[in-house]
Amino acid sequence: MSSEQSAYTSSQTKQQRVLACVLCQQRKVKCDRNFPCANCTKSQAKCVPATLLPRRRRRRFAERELLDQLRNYEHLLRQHNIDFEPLRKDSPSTKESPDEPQDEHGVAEVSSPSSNLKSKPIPEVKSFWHAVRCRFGSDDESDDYVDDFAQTVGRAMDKVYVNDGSLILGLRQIPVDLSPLHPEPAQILRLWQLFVDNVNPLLRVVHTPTVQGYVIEAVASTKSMKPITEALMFSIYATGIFSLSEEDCLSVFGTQKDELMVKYQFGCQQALANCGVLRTSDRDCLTAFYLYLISFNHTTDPRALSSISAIAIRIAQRMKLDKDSPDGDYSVLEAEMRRRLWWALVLFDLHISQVAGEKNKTLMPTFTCRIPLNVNDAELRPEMKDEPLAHDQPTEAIYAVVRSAIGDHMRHTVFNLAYNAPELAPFARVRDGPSPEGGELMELERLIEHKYLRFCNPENPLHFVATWEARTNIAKCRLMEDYSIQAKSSPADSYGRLDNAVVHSIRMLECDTQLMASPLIKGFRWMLYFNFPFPAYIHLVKCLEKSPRSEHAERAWRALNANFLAWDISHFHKNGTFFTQVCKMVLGAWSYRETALIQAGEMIVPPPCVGRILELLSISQDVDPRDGGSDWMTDGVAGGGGEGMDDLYHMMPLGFENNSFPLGQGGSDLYADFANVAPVDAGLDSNMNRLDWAASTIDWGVGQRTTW
DNA sequence: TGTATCGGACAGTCAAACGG
DNA sequence: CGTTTGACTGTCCGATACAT
Repeated sequence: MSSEQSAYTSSQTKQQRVLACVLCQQRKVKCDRNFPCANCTKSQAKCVPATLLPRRRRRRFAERELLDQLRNYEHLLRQHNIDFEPLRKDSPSTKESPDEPQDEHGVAEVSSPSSNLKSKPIPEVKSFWHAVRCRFGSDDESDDYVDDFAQTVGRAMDKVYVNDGSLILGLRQIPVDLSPLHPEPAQILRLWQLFVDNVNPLLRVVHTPTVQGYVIEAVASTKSMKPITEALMFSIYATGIFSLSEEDCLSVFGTQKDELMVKYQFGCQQALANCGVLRTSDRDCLTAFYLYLISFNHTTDPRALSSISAIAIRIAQRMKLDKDSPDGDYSVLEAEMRRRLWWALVLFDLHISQVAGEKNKTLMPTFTCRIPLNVNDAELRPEMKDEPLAHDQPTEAIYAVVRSAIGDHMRHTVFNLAYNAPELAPFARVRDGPSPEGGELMELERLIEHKYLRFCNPENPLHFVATWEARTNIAKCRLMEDYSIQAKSSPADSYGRLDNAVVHSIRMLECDTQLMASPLIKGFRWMLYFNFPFPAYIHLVKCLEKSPRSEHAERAWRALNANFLAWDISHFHKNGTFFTQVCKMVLGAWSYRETALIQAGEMIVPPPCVGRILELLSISQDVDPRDGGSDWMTDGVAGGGGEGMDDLYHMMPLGFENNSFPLGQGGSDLYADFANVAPVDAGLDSNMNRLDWAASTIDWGVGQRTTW
């Protein structure tokens, strides 16, 4: 075509295609492609050369939808014994789905089921309203009668049920004006910067370029803020403060951290109630709820937090965050942020349920949301039509991507399902051939190291934390896997595996020490405090008690010592119970070694951590009234091989004094200041926080209760 | 009569599907 | 891995509407 040919400066160089100017395109008239062109010159308009639009992804499988429909009708005809000429003569009724596995159009495909699972896929019923439309005649998208009705029902629910928030966010009659709770404009910017520096690099649930706009609005005025924006802002304030140490908070804001936390958490809670978080379909609203929960992590009983986290997961499922939506349902930016939020929620839920000692039913092979893309926020723009290419090199999202990749692998492993959902074992990703030494996680380790970590710069704080936390987590997984294998084998078989678990525990501590001892991670400590390597401590202490002079004892003690000192566990002194128990565990193991060394006539040189523990314990005895006096050494846990500890839910690193706050009933005087209500007697909760290990037992035999 | 608007035919491009 | 298919983008003719 001549006009098309003229659109190129040369027929040989297609790259240099010259498009008609914007005005001519708009007017649908021939453009001479001089700039300014004749048309623009004539009409004295500004001649703007047009640019080529990025090509949209082609819609896939359109004909397959028709085939599916045809098969469905053929199936109905067969069911009713009606003669017909089938689409394919060679496809008898026994083989109705020759194209298995089916794609997302009409047939639910469970993500990566095992190859040995040959059950027939079940057609997905998208929703009741969709089913109604299918049944009563029209699959036509333009049949909006049913859709209208569905929306009407939704709107009616909005009007009828006005008090949804009171379920967990406290009873109240009127929305509270929250503008007095916002910080000063300068502090808003400071909190935003803290969030951007310390929180978002790890969570990546906030698209910085977009939310920056909200922040600027908030700086201008906090009076007429939309409820969802307000909730998001308060969640940003709360997590920003949460990421600071108490000393830094005091020096930067001139106020105690606890005081600011309670203030912004209360603001966030009220704002969430204002925007009806329990019935929301808004991603920003759920993001605010997630950040709100994050801000409670250190101070709330994990069992309570686990229940609330389940609510967030349910909201996310209602919003279909767990499904990777087909192209076109959401913009590229929105789809990516939905993926990031889903994975953040899943990993938070996993963490909380592990700490609470519960089985986790979220990190399962049954959801289809893929992991976030390894891209920078600036590469995700609202107007984008095509997904940006994921980088090989680390980006701003590296930490979130690596964690999600580990989670994605984990959810398909046999040992994860054995721990959490044995009934889903057929969906494990079983590889062919015998399992090599290292089990299901060798592949994961190779993938993570090769695909993500090898490009990380150890001097970049985000890369550093992504690298060493990934390695710590993989070591933890391998320890868990080892326990899972051990649980299935006889005691005689499992004895030889003891060394594997020791190796994984030592590796876990060594990687964790790399993290905790580094000055690079200062801004990210808040996140790392979530992950005290307690399983490794328990395993090593137990092994060191049984074999105080074994082959690995020296290395284990070096690892324990370095990790204990790196954590500077006295930091948690005010949450004394946990701290005391960890100290007593280590001390107990040392006493076994001391005795063994004396019997062997060897010289005794206690590791520095033992001296530090004795020093800390002597200080703590007068200070911490909550220490129930349970003795690791004398209560039968250390010495009594067979006894077990059923309740490992108390293995959290920090105290939980404020555990009812997320439910809208503050346990603090500070809450009363803001809410103008009488505080609940905090004393009621104090017993909940006791780490009464004396009454606990640990089942070392099979380990099925030791979920971490 | 001149000018602007816009439906729609047509051509080119290229990702997905196909087939050997 | 080359070929085919067809969804998508870009071009601009010509019918029509509207202003002068």
